[in-house]
Amino acid sequence: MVNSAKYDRQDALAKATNLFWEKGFHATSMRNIQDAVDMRPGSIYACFGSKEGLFKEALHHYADGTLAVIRQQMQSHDSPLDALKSFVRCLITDQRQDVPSDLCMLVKTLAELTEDNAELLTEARQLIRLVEDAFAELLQQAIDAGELDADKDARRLARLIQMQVMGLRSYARANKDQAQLEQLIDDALSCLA
Amino acid sequence: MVNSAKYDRQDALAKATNLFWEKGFHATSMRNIQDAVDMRPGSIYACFGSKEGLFKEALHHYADGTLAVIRQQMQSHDSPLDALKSFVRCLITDQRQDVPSDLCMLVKTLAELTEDNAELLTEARQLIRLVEDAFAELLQQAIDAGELDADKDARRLARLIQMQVMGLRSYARANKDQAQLEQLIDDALSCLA
DNA sequence: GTTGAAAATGAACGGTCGTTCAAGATAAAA
DNA sequence: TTTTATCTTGAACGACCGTTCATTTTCAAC
Repeated sequence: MVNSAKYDRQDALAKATNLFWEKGFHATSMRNIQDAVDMRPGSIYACFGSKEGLFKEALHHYADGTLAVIRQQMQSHDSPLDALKSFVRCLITDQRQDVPSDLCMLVKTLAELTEDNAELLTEARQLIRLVEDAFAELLQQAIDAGELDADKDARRLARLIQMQVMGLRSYARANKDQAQLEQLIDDALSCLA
Repeated sequence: MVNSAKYDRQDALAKATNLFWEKGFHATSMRNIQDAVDMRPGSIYACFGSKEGLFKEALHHYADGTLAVIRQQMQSHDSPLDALKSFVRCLITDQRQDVPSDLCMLVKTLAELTEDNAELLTEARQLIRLVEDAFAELLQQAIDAGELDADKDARRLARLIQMQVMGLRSYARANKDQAQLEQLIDDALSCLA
């Protein structure tokens, strides 16, 4: 090896992800990213190829983080159902001041982009599907453990939870009343027996 | 009056609204709008002031349309509950090919914009609140008519419905399976006794 | 100390952005 | 027919967009 990169690729990706997560794809300029990651255009393009390429990696980085949080909740709760509920609550209510946006970056992406960026749309859809899979796995564990009625359908319930999480986070962006949000979470989670 | 405008302001606003609804605020350029409404920049700026001003009017135009659909459902159903359910179903499943986007334009706006456009954000939040008010009114009618238990809270239920509608439409953008969507709507509406 | 391949730089490119405004077109009033 | 206030036009503005690439810097290998 003659020479190696001076920047930390993962660190740069993390910073770019937060910027995209906050401002969205179109409102984030490559110059914003240059400033945030302290790299010059040539290095960024050598490393990530294009704005779309960087955004695609950012989507994956974000999804990895989300799945990691789910796994972490699974480890710190004996009950799969408690893990799921804790995850949902932690998305909406917990210390959410240092987070770039109230919303899921994947849902933001689905909302913002059109078929003009078909590849990114497809990517976001696939990653959302992975999160739903994680929900389904957790719910199946709950059924197997007898925490949910055996006649419940884990996949169907996972879709319901996924939908409600999307709704809750969108709603939280419109209405900041914490008490009403807590109540809303309770109402939403009441579908879990 | 010495001279009067040659263009149809309402028609131009409707066309601009559809464009913004489809592509969002940032991805819609003033040149896109010039083409869509067949007006030159000078006329557009004389008429609407700025891109932000035009978008603000578009948000109102969109919300007016949504509220009109709700009223229309109220008139064509004797049961307030049926009217509400029909409205929700008509948002997600019905002949949605001529519509600019699966998503509510107000929710898209909340998702896309940041505090950089604080005024537009505030506007979208207020208009969403109006829709929630319409839901609450409908639900109160249902309670008064005995269609819902008298101990139900119309406002609380309205927040739940609003949240679920946001969730359903977001989910519909990620997963196009119609059968699963129908099932999801049933599950969501099951909170209405 | 010299070499040379890889990495980093940043000026610059063509294009598009939102917006302005002087000049031309229009039509009711005189 | 002339006047005149208003509406319409579209070239042009400065700023910023995503991206490129010739140049300079770096540093392991010899």
